[in-house]
Order: sequence, then C-alpha cells, then structure tokens
Amino acid sequence: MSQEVRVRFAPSPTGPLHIGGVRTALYNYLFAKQNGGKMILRIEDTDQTRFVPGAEDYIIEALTWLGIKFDEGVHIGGPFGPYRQSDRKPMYKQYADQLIEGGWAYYAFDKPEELEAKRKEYEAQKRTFQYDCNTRAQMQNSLSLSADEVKRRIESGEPYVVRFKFPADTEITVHDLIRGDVTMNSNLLDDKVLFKSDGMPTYHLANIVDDHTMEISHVIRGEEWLPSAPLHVMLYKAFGWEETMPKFAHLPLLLKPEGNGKLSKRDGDRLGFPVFPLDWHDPKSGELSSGYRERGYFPEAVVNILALLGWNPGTEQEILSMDELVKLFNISHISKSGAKFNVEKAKWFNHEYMQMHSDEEVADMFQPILDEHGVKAERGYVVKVCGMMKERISFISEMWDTTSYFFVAPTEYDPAAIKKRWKAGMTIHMAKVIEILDTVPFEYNAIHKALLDDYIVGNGLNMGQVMNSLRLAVVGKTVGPDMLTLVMMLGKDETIRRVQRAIDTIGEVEN
RNA sequence: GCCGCAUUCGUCUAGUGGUCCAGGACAACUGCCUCUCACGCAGUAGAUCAUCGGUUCGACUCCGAUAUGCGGUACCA
Repeated sequence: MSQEVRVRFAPSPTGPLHIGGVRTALYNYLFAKQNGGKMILRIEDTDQTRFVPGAEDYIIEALTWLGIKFDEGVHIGGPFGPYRQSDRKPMYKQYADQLIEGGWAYYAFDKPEELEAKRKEYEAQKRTFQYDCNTRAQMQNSLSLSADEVKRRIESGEPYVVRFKFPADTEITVHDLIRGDVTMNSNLLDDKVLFKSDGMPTYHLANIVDDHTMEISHVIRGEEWLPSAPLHVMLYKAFGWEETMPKFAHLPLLLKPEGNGKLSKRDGDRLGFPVFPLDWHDPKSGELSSGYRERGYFPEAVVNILALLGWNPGTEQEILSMDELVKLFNISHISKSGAKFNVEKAKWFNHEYMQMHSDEEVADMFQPILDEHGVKAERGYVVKVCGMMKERISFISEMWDTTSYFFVAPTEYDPAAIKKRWKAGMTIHMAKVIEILDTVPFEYNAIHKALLDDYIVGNGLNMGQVMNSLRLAVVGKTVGPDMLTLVMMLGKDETIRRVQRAIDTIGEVEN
C-alpha cells in the first residue's frame, strides 16, 4: 500500500551526528509514529572519500540513546534492504541508463581539471561557470560529440559521468509542507552529475531511486536541500514516478547561539554546550568533541529541547514526553525560520527532568561520582541526600559540589563567611551547641527546643547569627538545607566533631 | 554575482484579516518564604510585529520593493 507513511532518516557517515541531524531524525520519528508508519535508517555513503570509521555506529548509538527507534535500517534489516547505499551500488547504473535512453541525461567526459579550468576562466571574467543548457554544447559530452565518438570513448574505457539534462526554460514547482510552493526556473539550475566516474551514484540519483524503491511517503530533511529539490522533482518526472513522489518538508536550520550562522562543530565547546549527542573521538585528529550524554543531559530532556526548537505543540505546555510529542506533533506547526540554541533554557529543561527522576535514580547516577571521590556511604543515606538536594541542581555533575559536606567534613572555612558570620563570643555559643547536642536527646524536636527556643530565643540571641555560625562550622560555607535536618543527617558525633574543630581552627575573634 | 528561503520581547516561540494598546517559556529584576544558599511562589520590565509602499472599512497576519540574515551554487551529502 502506497498510503502507508514511510519516512527515512538518511545521514552520511562522515563524522559524528550533528544535533541538527538529530532533530531531523526526531521529527521523522515523531511523524512516523503518529501516523502509525515506518521509520527507516538509510546510510548515504556514496562518497567513499569521506567515509569515517565509527560514524555509522555512532549514529545508531546516539539515536538509540535518545529513544529514536527504527523499524527498518542498516542495523536491523528489513524488506527493502540493503539500507546502505554502498551495498546498493549495483542497482543504480540501470536507472542512470534509463534516464539516458529517455533523453533525460547524457554522458559527459570533461575531466575534473578541465572543469576547474573552466570555472577559473569564467571567474576571471567575473562570471560563474555553470554546466547547464547554455554551456553544455561547448563541453565534451554525448550531446556535443558524435554518437561514434561517444561510443569510442566509452569502449576505450575513458571515464565519464552521467549528467541530468535539465530541459530549458521550464518552471519547476516544489510543494513544501512547511513553506508552500517554491518555484524555480530550470535555466538557473545546472546539469547535476547523477552518476560518478567511480561507478557510484551521487546523492541526487541515489536518494530518488532509494526513496522510490523503498516506498518513502514523506521526505523530511534539512533546509539545505531546498535548492536541489526542483532537481529531485524533475527526476521523479523523468523516471515516470510522479504519482508516487513523496511529499517534501524542509526543516529550518539550527543556528549558533550568538550572532548568526549555522551551528557548527566548533561552536559547542566554545560556547559551553554540545553540538553532538555523544562524545566523539575523532579517529584521525584524536580530537574530542563533547556530547550531551557525557555532559549529563537526560535523553528525555534532549528530545524535549530539540522538539521545541523549531516546532511547538500549539499549547503552552513545554515539558513533553516522547509519547506526548508523538501525539501532538504536527508539520504545520513547524516554524519557517532558523532557531538559535539557548543554553540557559536547555539547562532549565534538564533541571525539570532531574526533578522527575526518583531519588533512587538520582542516587544511581551519583554513586559513581561518590566512588571517584573515595566516599563510602550507605545507600539509604545517599538516596536521602539526593532526594533533599536534587531540586538545587540541573546536572548530576553538580551534585558533588552541592552535597560534599554530607559525606566529608569541611577542611577549611570560607574566609568571607567567617568575616560575616563568626562574630565575637561565637566560640562560647558553639561550645554551648556542643553541650546541648551532647546532653539533649538527639532528636529533631528536642534539639530544636533546647537550642533554638530555649538557648537562642530564650537568651535574646540573634537566631541568624548563631545558626549561620553553626552552619559555617558544619558545612564550611553558608549554604545548605535546614540546619537541624542536616545535623540529624550527620549524626551527633560527627556534628560535635565538626563544631569542635571549627572552634579550634577559627577560634575567638574581635569585631 | 546568481538562485532560493527567512525576518514578532536578549533567546525559543503564540498569533493563519477584527477577540492583540501582541500571549507563554527561559534569562533578568523585585518581593514573599527563611537560620544561610538554593528551590518554590508572586509580581515587574522587555517587541514602533525589519523598513517602505500597496490591497482592505480594518494587517503581525495578504501583495510588492528594499534591507539584513541564512542556505545553495562540487564527480559532498
């Protein structure tokens, strides 16, 4: 049935998957799932010179991490395989031949150096050379050469390419689901190479042949493809596949956070956020580019962030699960203009997702970090700390800095805090705190009454002054949760040890 | 250069001819909460809807021009 929705994500294995590509994959996935259709992963590796080892696995791993699943693809097979274009190599030539027979394409013998020279020549005259209906007669191809000559060259093994023969002066309209009709005149379009001299098709031929044979119903891809969409439409026409031509939707680009321009590889680490889903170790340069996963982003958060960068549900809800996105997704709500990535908002999203994780899950993520710091703590204690403190952080990497005093006694005291909080006579008050802790039953309400009500309030002392000094003694800084709760967590002995140590270390001051 | 696409608060966006003196979110700021720092809550500020024309009784919404940005212009995808 040609009515079934079948979409494909078709990356090129030339490096790590860019975050813009991830979004393209996500939109394809949402669209497919919403319509009960199929999501296909096709690898477009027609340029063998740009192959990067590991890239294909990286793409699969990244999308798997994000929860973008495929129904067919290189890694899982399917009824329309193979799904890697290099594995489909033998099938393309017949289609190129079909085009030539139909008068839609021609052989061209111009060598790369000759074309380069031609471009230079035009450039010198401040013009741009384009291999098209106006210039092809002066080039070396099956349109300008005699049939015998063409035959001779091919039989002698001379390398050739197959170019599309764009009909002159034809208006070509591409209907785009996001932008409406986009019309271009064929005179301005060049005779693109469809079949390369190395026997591989170019993207243009391969993507049409594959989309057709794989019965793709919708092509959802980046805006950078819009200029070549008329070529693709013409190819469907040339093959006589107009009836089943997929519908097109060209997505707006993801821009850099500052200034303008397409988000590129280097921006991420420079601006403090990743442009890749996972860490990527470049096999050639050894360079490391950081990924969302390793930076502590939750996959659900990344999906949410990406979904809303260029699309909106039409309501004011911003936190959306994959299931909700599948239900709500709608191509007509995709915006037309490029979106800049906002680090602050991304952080906020991650914070929201942090709160949605259970204390146990947060503890699971935190445990390896505790191990690194050589901390041995009971599971129940770690879970409790995580439960109390997760609301303060956005990334698990921030947990140690905000909770270390739960596990390790402070070794130094913030000088600014001492100046502000540790006033004259404080050693006496702290000694009293120790006395209270030591004599009163170690229980929240009892301590609260003895220390806060009877001692501090009862003696007309400044609540903040005393409690903050206690905090300084126990934490080392003027941060943290409710003081008594913290004391209860640490236990009587540990608290007393810390307070005594602060008395010994800071000592009495004048002010 | 040529072709194409785009243009609403700092950022992401709502808005599909009147209900918009343009709504929400992040960030900012103020206040509340409070033993600190956060969180949370409440509130404030922030957009001559790129500019100029046109169509219309009426335009952020339609049309045109200009400007700016981006994309494309490879035997790369």
